Amino acid sequence: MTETSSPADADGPRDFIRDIIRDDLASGRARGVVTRFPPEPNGYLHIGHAKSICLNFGVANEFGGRCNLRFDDTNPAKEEQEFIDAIMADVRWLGFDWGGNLFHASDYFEQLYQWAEHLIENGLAYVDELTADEIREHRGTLTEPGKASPWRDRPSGESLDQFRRMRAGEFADGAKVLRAKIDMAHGNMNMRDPVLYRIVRKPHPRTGDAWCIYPTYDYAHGQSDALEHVTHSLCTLEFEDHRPLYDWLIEHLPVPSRPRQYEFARLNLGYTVLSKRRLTQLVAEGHVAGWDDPRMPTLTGLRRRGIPPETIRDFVARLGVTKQDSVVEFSLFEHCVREYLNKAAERRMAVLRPLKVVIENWPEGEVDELDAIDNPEFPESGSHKVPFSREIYIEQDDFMEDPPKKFFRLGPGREVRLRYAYFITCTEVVKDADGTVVELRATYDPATRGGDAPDGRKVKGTLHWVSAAHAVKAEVRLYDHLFREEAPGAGGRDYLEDLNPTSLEVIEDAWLEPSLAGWPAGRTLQFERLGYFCADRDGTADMPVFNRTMTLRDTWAKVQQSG
RNA sequence: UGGGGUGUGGUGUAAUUGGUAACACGACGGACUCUGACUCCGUUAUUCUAGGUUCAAGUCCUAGCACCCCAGCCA
Repeated sequence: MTETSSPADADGPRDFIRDIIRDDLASGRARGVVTRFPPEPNGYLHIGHAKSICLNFGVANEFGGRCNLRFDDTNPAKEEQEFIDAIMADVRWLGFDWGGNLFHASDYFEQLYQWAEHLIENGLAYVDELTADEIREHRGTLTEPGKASPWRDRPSGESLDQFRRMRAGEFADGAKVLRAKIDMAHGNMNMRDPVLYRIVRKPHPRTGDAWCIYPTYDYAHGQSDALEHVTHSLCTLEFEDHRPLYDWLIEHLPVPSRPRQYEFARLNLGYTVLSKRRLTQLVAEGHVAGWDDPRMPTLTGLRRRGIPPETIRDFVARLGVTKQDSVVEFSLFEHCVREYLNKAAERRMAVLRPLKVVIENWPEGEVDELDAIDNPEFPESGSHKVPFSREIYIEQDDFMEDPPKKFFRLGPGREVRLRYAYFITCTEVVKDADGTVVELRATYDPATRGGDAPDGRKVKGTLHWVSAAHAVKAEVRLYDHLFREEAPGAGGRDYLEDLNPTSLEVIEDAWLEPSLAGWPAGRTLQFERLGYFCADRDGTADMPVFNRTMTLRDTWAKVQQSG
């Protein structure tokens, strides 16, 4: 955790959570701030989790407290070491450090067990021998009260004995559970004698086969918070009606501290899904290449896509923290990415759909080395050389044989600038038998070297290009939204029906300017006029692979669409 | 009359706690431009509804309405 200046006020973020903390500190209800980020290791972290991570770690930093990373590993049926490792890597990548404060709910299994016995001894919990179905039937409905289990009032000594035998492994999975004894007629379903322990014979990633009974989330979470002296336990809205149970347990157990739970709205993002169930399904059924598929909203996917962690933090900061259900427009995320990358990303040139142009008045075999600025946002920061020769590639989109009035690019007889190079004029259009344009002939103006005409002549268009003889061939993967609907699955549809069939387009023969050979993975750059890209780990020395992180804003595309 | 939440522009948030709706994104229009990018300048709201209190209501009161969550031995 990084040391921060003064206890948050003034410039820091403001929201209802921070207001509460400020009040708690001022009133002395809390002497410091301890939060926790409590992932269940049954999947990968996604951008929704980033909101929680930034909130929990952010708040702790701002108020000079600490934030624990705690794995909520209470269900070995679903949890795996792979996820534990990935989650830690992702939190670090996002830019947060839990220092030595790494915990697991499983660290507390023994204490939790002892406290369960305490509840039994005090007549506040009992071992129920109803089946899962019977328990459901007894629970009642939203509008009707539940019925007591026949085991509800059995002597605590009997429950204690049963519970110990559950631990000892005498019963089959699901045969019995430990339930809190609260109120079967409660309006809040969570208070109708919730299950505290169940029998699950599955090896646990951390405790192995030491246990065959495992605490439920409801039982483990608050007590873990208390053991860690968490002051503010921040979670999402769906846990709001678990709070009475959270408080009930804290009240009836000899816990060392009294944490409080506060709920905020989870993040929903347009054109994507952020539920673990769905993300897991996308991976399991092969709709994407894996958890780190660049189309996934997972942190590992975003990283592979070339999204810098700074942009995720910035994005989350702009969201605010409230209790309102909302769906954030994807464009806000795009804006954050572009704003950051515009400043941070170096520029290079690459041609995705090549159209050859032969500069007829350029001497055969001659090469010019031109200076290209690394990043025009900071012209002083450096430049690199780009070779120019007689045959170059430009983008097919940058030529039209019969251009409309608003088209600024190349056309028969038109003059344009080749970025950082020369003005060229198209003199001839070469077509194949089908009439498709296969090559252009052009002349260049030697006086325009570097891209300016000494006579003050202006051109409306500037094109990116690459020298055919020097270009490096590459595969480029163009990613688009994974879903074509802003709200996948809206209106009762299966969300899978909204999968975007063109979310990935692979270009196998793109041409890159030579300085891109060996470009390191993990350093996002801009292909001029096309967008931001990053090298993918699938690339080889012979065939680099680049992922499109994000396009540039494209007002020309809009002009075209609107006719 | 099951319980718990939430309603401010297309979107996400703000409003010194009753003082005349602010910021950002988007959209639209324009300027600039060696990236149709960036940047810059405009335009974009009768605060869910209906009553009420008040000199003054997004903020207070009353009654409605809409939407979200909950009936896992998931978290």
